[in-house]
Amino acid sequence: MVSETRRKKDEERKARTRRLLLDAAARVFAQNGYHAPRIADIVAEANVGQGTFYRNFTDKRDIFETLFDEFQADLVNEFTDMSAHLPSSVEEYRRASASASRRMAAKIVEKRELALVFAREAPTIDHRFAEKWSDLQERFAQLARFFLEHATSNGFARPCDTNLVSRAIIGSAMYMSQLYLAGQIEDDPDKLIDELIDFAFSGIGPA
Amino acid sequence: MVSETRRKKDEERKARTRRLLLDAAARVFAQNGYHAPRIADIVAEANVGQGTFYRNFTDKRDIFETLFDEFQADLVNEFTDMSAHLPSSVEEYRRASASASRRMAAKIVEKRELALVFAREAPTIDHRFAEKWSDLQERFAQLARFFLEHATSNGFARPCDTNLVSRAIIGSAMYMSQLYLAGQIEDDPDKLIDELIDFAFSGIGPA
Amino acid sequence: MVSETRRKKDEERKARTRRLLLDAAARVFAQNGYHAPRIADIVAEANVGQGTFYRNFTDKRDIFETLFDEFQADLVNEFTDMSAHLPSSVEEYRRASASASRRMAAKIVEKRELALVFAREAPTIDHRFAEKWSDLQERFAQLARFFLEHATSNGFARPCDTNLVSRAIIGSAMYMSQLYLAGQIEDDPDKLIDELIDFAFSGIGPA
Amino acid sequence: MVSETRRKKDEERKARTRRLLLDAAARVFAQNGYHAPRIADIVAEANVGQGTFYRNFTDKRDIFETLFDEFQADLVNEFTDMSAHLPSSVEEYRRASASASRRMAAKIVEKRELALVFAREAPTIDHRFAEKWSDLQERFAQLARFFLEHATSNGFARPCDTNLVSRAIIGSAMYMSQLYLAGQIEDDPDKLIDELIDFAFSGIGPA
DNA sequence: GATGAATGAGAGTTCATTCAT
DNA sequence: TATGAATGAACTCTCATTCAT
Repeated sequence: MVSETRRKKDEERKARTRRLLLDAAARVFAQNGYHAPRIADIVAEANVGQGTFYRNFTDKRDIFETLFDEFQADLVNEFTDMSAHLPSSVEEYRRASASASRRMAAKIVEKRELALVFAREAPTIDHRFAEKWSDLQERFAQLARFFLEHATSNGFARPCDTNLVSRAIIGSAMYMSQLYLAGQIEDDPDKLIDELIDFAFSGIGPA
Repeated sequence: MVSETRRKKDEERKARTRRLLLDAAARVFAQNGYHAPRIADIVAEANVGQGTFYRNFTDKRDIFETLFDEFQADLVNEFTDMSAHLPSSVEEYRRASASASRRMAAKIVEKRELALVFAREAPTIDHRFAEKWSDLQERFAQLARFFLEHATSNGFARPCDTNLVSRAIIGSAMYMSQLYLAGQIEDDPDKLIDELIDFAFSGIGPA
Repeated sequence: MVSETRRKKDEERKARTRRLLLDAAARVFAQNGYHAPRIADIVAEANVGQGTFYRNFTDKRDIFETLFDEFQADLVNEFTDMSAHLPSSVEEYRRASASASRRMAAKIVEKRELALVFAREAPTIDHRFAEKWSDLQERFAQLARFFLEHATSNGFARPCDTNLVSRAIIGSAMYMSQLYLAGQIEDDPDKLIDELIDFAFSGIGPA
Repeated sequence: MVSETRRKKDEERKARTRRLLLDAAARVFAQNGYHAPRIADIVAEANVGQGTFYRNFTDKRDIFETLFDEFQADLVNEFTDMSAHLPSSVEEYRRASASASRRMAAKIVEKRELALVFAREAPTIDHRFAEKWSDLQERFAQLARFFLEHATSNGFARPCDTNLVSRAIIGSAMYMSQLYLAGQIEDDPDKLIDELIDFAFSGIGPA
């Protein structure tokens, strides 16, 4: 016969502990990748007991996936309203792309360490995780393709295999992001985005 | 005091065993990635004793790195003669790019499984390996940049930050390759290359 | 956030397990020497899991050294008060020597099996351990020498190289102890000590 | 149908190889004790193949025992003529002891490294080896006892338990030898022997 | 007879997971 | 609910020994 207040306190405590573990795991994964850290490293970072981990997650994969789901939700949430307004000129398309890219970049930079970890490690964990990761990419590819088709059919983009081209765009954006996050590119995000958008709209070709 | 013939035969036998292990490891890594397989899986696939592995390699990382070095040598070898002739028109530049891409694609397709494994797992093994991997990418980025600069200064490419743009090109190419190798794109390599080159030269913009 | 009671209980449990392992190791080493036994033999004797060993000791050397340190502390402790009173006649010197020998013998017989193991195996483990063992002997040699010098300078022992003679005494005593512990001498300790002391004071020479 | 000459040559070659291994093993054991070295270390030192070891010895114990048997034969050989002449005065007894000790010391110093290894490691190898080692000591103890009994019954040594006293003598001699061989005593052997004989004949007691 | 590549049994060690407190 | 001592399966790696050459 536990009082309502007591139950609520217990739940809150549990939630707090869970968050402690998630944050600790994020730091640990960011520092050492997915494969190297042991459960012991995570609980040490979280300052909780070894058993506490297993009250909250089934194994390392589980806590990693939880972090990934949070990350994904956060990212996807940022783009739910994107397809609302369709551009009606190249200039508008460009502006919309730049603005979307900037919002995206901000999100990624905010969670830079985890973003890099996911990009690197997601495909190496197991089949199901790899699929989850490519599904996320696919969402962005489809979004890009949707706008690209609109642009093509309205004559402000050249006819092309929108499926392939949208993925090429996503690919170059992802690659650049990773280089930036890994510190292999010094330029600041805005510069990167400008250059990428120029490239995506005009290629290397002479104006 | 061994006969020369004996020593030679021994060497050959040893080399044969080593190759056996390398090929087995390649199959195992291709099938299950780098992290999951145990040494036992490799020796079982190679049909040699556990001890034989350790006579030839120090650990799993060592055999993986050996495979990678072979792969890299093979790839780099393919491109040692590339910078010989510089294009003198957009058309020539395009043709050269297409031809180079096709040669590259052939190589990658030839070793498709290992190529995919390296692309996925290299950054997750350790710092030194990650660096090795980004060095390889860097080589191709620098080659691309060299041609891009030539094109820009000769007026058949628009002025741009060649450092960033060359990486964007490499990024989209690598991304497409991975999608293709992973079976996530059905189109055949030639179609892919054509579309990629159109994109790289013109972006999405209307001609 | 653990209760104080819990922490104490845990500590006690851990200490109990550690003791279990130390006692088991003592039995195993006494039975089979240092080199032959495997960690598996020790944990089997202790009835604990293999992993439990590694929670408490780093390796076989570590647990052996711990046992040795306990043994040494015990032995040395027995002699901390020895140099308090200096004998003022041959008879007193003899009585003091006999009494000290008997106390020592009692200690050694009490831990007879470990004592024999240490005497045999200590010099064969590694350099550091060998040194530890000769340091222990050195302590006793120095104690013997201290008394011998006192005796010499007071005229109830003949002039001699006290450094060498004190070691000769320790040597014969240690050798006799080992023979006794190994069951190669049947006589009882008191008889042994009497004979040794007669020998040490008079040699074989005619009274 | 092998010629006699051929057979003889083969035998000689085999004997040479065997000696090569024995000498190499002696160096290796002297350097690192019995337990640490592996067969591979011995064959490397001998510059012969791994298989060659097994054509000549069954295992590490076997080659160690062979070395020990050679050592023992050498030592025992030195003393076969010892009991020929019995001393007829204390002075003669002393002189005989000193001379025997010096011969013994010379032999031991000649094979100093192996002697130290045997003294340290023999008791730790297995039961049979330990017995072999104590048998060797026993021989010397019995020899000492034989002379001691003669001396006692002729009145130039005091009555005593000759069994125990002879072992006490052997013990102090062995202990001093080990300290000397291990470099823990700086004095030269002659000084050591003189001091030991003084001690054995007179103890510490005042002349 | 000599060789050294190949072997695999068995040792050490780690670490995810359980469970009594 | 939280804990951390205890566990043992599963792994890596070594090395004595064999055997084809």
